[in-house]
Amino acid sequence: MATIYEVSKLAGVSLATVSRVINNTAPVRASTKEKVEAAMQELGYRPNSVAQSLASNRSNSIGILVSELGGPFYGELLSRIESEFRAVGKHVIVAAGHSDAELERESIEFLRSRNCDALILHVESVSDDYLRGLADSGTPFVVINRHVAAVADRCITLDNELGGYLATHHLLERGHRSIAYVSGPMWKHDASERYKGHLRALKEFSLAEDKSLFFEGDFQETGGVHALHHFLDAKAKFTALVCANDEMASGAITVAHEVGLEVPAELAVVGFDNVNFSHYTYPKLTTVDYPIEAIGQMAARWVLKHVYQQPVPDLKAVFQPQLIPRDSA
Amino acid sequence: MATIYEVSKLAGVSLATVSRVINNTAPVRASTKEKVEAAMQELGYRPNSVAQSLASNRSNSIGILVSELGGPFYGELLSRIESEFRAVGKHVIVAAGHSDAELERESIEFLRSRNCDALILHVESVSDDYLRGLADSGTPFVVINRHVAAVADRCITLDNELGGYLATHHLLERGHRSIAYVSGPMWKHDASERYKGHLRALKEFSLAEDKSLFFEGDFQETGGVHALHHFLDAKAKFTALVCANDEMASGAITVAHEVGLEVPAELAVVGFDNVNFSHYTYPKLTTVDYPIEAIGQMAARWVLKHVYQQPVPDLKAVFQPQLIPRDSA
DNA sequence: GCTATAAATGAAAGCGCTTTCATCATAGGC
DNA sequence: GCCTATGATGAAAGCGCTTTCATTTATAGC
Repeated sequence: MATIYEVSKLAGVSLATVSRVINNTAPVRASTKEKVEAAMQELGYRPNSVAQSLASNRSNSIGILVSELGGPFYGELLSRIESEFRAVGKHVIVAAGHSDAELERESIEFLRSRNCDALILHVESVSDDYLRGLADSGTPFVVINRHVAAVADRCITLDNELGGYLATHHLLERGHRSIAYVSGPMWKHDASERYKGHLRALKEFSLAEDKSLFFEGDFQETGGVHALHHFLDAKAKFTALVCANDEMASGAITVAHEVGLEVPAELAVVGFDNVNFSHYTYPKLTTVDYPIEAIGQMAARWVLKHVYQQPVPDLKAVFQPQLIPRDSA
Repeated sequence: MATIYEVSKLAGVSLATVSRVINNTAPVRASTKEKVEAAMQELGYRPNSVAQSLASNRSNSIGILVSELGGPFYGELLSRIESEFRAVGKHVIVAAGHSDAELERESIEFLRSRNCDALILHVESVSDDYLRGLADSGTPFVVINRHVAAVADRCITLDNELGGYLATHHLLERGHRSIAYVSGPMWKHDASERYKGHLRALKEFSLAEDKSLFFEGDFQETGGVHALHHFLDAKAKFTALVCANDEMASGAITVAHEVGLEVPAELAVVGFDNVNFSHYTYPKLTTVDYPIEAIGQMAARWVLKHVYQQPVPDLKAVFQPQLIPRDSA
């Protein structure tokens, strides 16, 4: 691989000048520029990004930490973030935190030791305090899908409460009055927020919380399976089921088929997230759209603006979910 | 951030010695080692990985290029590769090629300019020649899901032909004799291989290829939708449908529901890949398992062995698919 | 045509680390 | 006890680039 030195020699200019034409960081006479570019062309020169990083104290890499690299949700997030950064020549280093505090912390350290210019974090387990400390340490980062008061200016979230409200409200509007709820782990912020929204909708229709119609699942398909079995075993009376994400909704629908409950005639089901397989279920899943790509894009733009000082259009911190009516409710 | 220099000063040793204890690259007296470690501890020292890379000509980063970062298939692949590398302190830079030759080439260049120590490529569009050239250029890389004769030693593939055979064979065994086939784009290696397997199975049952029962889809859900509509419109006679991937199978099942065709009683459907949503369909999809995680792991190990000289257990180049019988066929 | 100013360019000092080479200490072999 | 082989350590030269600072060259104003 040719180095900048060889380019400068071939072009008959100094290193500094070559660097200037590469980075367009200071005016260079047109004729000089051409000479340099010709030399680069001839040598097939490509700047060594590691050396650039060391000298400039900028790695042009952004670390992104999600719970799981697999799964529909994070895939779309990653996809969007990567393309945003790729377009400006920056690259993305990925890591998985697996919803575990220790692993999340370790992953963040890992990414930091990689000299990432910024981090985009989808963390569920580390404490608010930890994040505050991280902010104090000077590492630029933005948090997705979680509101942390101490670092509110770097949080990009969905109004989960509203989403929960929308899901239940949709059912109430269609006449359902006994609505079971399958939550995610309540220690997760989004799970508890969604449930709050559910309660608010009930209240609006003068319905009280019914603990026997609540089940705390795990945000996985099996959560939905267990939940429906649980409700059925307990002989609970309900005509509709709100699931705090699509995976669980899908599990519930599977069980409904197995026990011969017709969806939506005998049991209406609504999910949450609108992941890409949500219309593969039968019947197609009515769900609440989580604008994950828009959020990913916004996170990327936050970084572009605050770390790379690029001008970006309107930054937005809180996104509104939207109900997607399909066939299951 | 403390530098190695400060550590060396605090510990009262030279830079070289500190480097040795960090990298465990030469014997250091136990007492010296302790002093250095104490100093690192005290300063909260973390090596600057960029500087390490520049000096050692090793970035400890592996570039991975897939068609799409979203989607179930690649997510699992990424997930496995990341965890394999993470365990040994290496990191993964991701890029998407979108099945476009130009973009794939550009992504590879992008990754190369990032000084990746190795690349893991899932490329569909660049030519065999290009890959041969890449090999000649000295960049270590391994190719997933594609056999390229010129660089056969760096290809990790699935026996797609066998997979296609298995899918159709399953149907034939269950008595089906009119089997429609929805292929992926035939220019993609895996698509054409799968179809070959289909033909081999037919032949084994003395059945000839029937062009009217062939449809070339796009590996997307809509491909399955269009395919089934196409066959139905053409009044083709068939009792079973093989789809070259699960997305298309899912689309076909959706259409079957819409037109009142009962699956599998009136139309048996088998997919391919066994992506994680394949059991969310109704009825649950019978499909051919693509051991994507195992392949990802193998790719990672190939790199560990050939690039980082780490001892790894048995490397395997060709994986065998397996039929997963569920409810749709 | 000559100075004042701005535009281009070059020299050289790092960025934080690894690694060779040389040096010095230690320990065994006889 | 002396010599050699080996174990520990340090000095210093890079790795390929960016960036300040100084210098040179071009531009304009009069």
